[in-house]
Amino acid sequence: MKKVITLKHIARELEVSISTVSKALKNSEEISRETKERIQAYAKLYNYRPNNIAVSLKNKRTKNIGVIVPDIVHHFFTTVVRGIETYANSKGYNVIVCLSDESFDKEVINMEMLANGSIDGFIMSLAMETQLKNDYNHLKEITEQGIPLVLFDRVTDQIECDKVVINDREGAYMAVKKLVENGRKKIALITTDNYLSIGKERTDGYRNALRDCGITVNENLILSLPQMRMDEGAISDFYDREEVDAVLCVHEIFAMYSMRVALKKGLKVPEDVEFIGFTDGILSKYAYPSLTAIAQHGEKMGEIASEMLIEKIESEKEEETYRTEVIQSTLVERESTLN
Amino acid sequence: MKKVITLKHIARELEVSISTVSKALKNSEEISRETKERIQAYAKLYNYRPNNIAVSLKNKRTKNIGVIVPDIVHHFFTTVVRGIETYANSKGYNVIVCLSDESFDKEVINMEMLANGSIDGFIMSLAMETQLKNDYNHLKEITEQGIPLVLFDRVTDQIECDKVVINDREGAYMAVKKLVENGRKKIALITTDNYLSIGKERTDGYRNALRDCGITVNENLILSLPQMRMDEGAISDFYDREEVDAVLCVHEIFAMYSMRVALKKGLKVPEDVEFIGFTDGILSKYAYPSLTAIAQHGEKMGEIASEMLIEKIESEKEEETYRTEVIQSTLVERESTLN
DNA sequence: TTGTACGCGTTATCAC
DNA sequence: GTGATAACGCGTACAA
Repeated sequence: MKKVITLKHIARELEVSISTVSKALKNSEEISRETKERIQAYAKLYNYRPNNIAVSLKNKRTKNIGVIVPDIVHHFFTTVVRGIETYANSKGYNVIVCLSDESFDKEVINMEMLANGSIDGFIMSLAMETQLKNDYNHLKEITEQGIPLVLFDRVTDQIECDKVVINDREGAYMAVKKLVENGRKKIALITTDNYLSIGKERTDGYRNALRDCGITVNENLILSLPQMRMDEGAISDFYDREEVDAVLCVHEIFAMYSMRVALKKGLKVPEDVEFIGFTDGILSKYAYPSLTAIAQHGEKMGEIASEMLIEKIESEKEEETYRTEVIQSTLVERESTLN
Repeated sequence: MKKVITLKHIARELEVSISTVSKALKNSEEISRETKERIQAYAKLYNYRPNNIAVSLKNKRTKNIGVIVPDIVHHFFTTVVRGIETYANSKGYNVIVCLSDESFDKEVINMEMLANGSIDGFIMSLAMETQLKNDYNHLKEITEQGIPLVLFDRVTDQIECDKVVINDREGAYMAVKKLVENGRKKIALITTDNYLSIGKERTDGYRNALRDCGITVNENLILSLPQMRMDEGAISDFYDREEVDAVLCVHEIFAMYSMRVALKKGLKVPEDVEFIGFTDGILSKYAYPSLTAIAQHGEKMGEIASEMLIEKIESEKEEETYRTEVIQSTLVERESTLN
C-alpha cells in the first residue's frame, strides 16, 4: 500500500520546511536551484499531488459544479449533462450530478447537500413538482448567498439568474408549417397536460402556424394525454373519431405510439399520415420508419449553460446582470414525413 | 446578499469560543442548556450549515464518489449511473460523474483529477481504448493508494478489486434457446469485433446454445459488423446471401437495423423472422414491432456497485478480499418473437 | 460548563 | 534562500 504523500512528509524527509517545499514545487524564484531540484525529484518519485480538499478550503474554490436534473434516463437531459461535462472538464471543472426525480423535496435536499461548500455553482432544470408547487425559496437562498446559478429548459420567471431555453414555440411552428407545405390539412397535436410551460409553448406554436397558414384550429384535433401511462386505446379511438393526415407530438414516445397505432390500422407512413415528434432522440433516429423530429440540441444547451456558469464563477466583479440564451430548435427530416 | 455564516462568526457575535459553538450545535452534554439554546437559535436564524470542505479535510472523508464511464448518452450506462446515484444519495453520498469518451487519456486525467482527495472511492467501466491498450497502471495506482474501486461491466482480470458484471453468455444462451424452442433453425448472430470481452461472451453463449440444441454452428450465419457505422447494405446483402429465420443482435441498435431491413424486404416479424437484441433500452421498448430483449439490469448493477463501494469505504478494516457480483440477465419478451 | 490548543494540507506573508 | 506563522473552517482532547 503506497502512502499518499503530503508537503509535510517531503519536508520532514528532506529536512527543509514545509513552505520551502511548497515554493520549490511551484518553481518559485526564491528557492535555490539545487534545493528545487532535490525537492522536485523527490516529489516526482513519490508521485506527490496537492490535496484538492485542502486547496479548496484555502482558496474557497472547489472547481466542482453541481448539476441537478429531474431524470438522467431521459435522453434530452442526458445530452445536456454531456454538454455540461464536456465544457466544464475542458476548463478543469468536475461535475457533480444529482437527480431530483421530479420531486421537490429531493431537489431541495440535493441543493442543500451541495451548497455548503461542495460546489462553485449550480446548473439545473426544475423538477415537475417544484414547478407545480411554484416554490422557489431554495433557489432564492442560493442566489442570495452569491452562488451562481444557471437554469435550463425548465426555468422560472421568479428567479433572477442566467437561463438557457429552447424556442419551443418556434419549433412547433416550423413543424406545422412543414406539414402544411406538404399539403396536409388535418394536422393533429398530441400533447400532455402535465408538460407545464413547455407543453403550452408547443401548443401555441402549433396554433399560430395553423392560423398563419389560414387553417382554423380544430380543437378536436388536439389530444391531451396523461403524462405517464401510454395507452394505445386512447390514440386508436382518437383516430377512429377524427380524420387526420398528420400528427405533431410533444415528445418522441408519443410519436412512436401514435405512429404504431396508425401502422396497425394499415395506414402508410408518410403517404397517408405524416409524423413529427419533439426531442430528437434515439427513438426518432432508429425507428422504422424513422421520425422527423424537432431537435432540441441538448448538448449545445449544456455547453452554453456550462460556459455561462463558469464565466460567472470566474468573473470577480459582482455584476447583477443576467442573460437568457435562446437555442433555436431545428427540424431534422426523416422518413415519417414526405421529401 | 446573505453572508454565509461560520462557527467563528457565531462565536464572535455571541461572545463565546468557537469550540463552545461547535459543541452546542452538536447538542453536547458539556454545554449548559441556556448557552445551547442561545447558540442554536442564532445558528438557525442565520441558517448556519457546516462547510463540507472543512469537514472533509478534517475527517478525510468527502462523501463523494467518483464515477467514470465511457459515455453517458448510452442508455445502459445511464441506467447504471442512475442506480449508483440513487443508492449513494440514500447513504448521503454525492456522485461526481466523469466521461472518458472511450479515451484512455481522458480516463487517466479524470482519475487523477478526482483521486487527490475529491472522492472516497471510484466506480468505473473501462474505456474501449483502455481495454485495447491493456494498460491499467492508473487503476493500479489508485488501488495501491488504498482508494476503493469497483469495476462494472467492462472489467479486467488484471486489477484486483470488487466487480459487478452481467452474465452475458447466459443471456445469449437463453435467447437462442428460446428461438430454438420457437422452432427456429437458421439463427443468425449479428455482432461486432470491437466489442471485446463482451462480444466474445455473447458469441460463446450463442454457440453453446446451438450446440446444446443439436444444431451445428454455421459460421456464415455470424455477421460481424464494424462498431460505429451502420450500413443497411451489409445487412441486406447478408439476408440475400443466407437464409435466416431468427436473428440475435449484440445490441439494440443492430437489432433495429436488422429488423428494419427485414421489414423492407417484406418479411413479417415475428412470423418469418424473429429478433432478439441485447440491452433492453428505450428502442426495444418503443419500437414497432417492439423488441424482445436481453435485459442487462443496469440500474440494479449500479445499485450493487454503489453498495459494494460504500461498504468498502465505510469498513475500517483493511481486508483485501474482493468479490465479483454476477447479475443475471433476463429475457424480456415482446412482439419480435412468437408467444 | 467553557475555553485553549492543535491538526487536517495548503498557501501567502513576513521575518531572518 | 529559507523558515516560521497565520489562515481557510471544523472538531476534539485536554486544560481551566
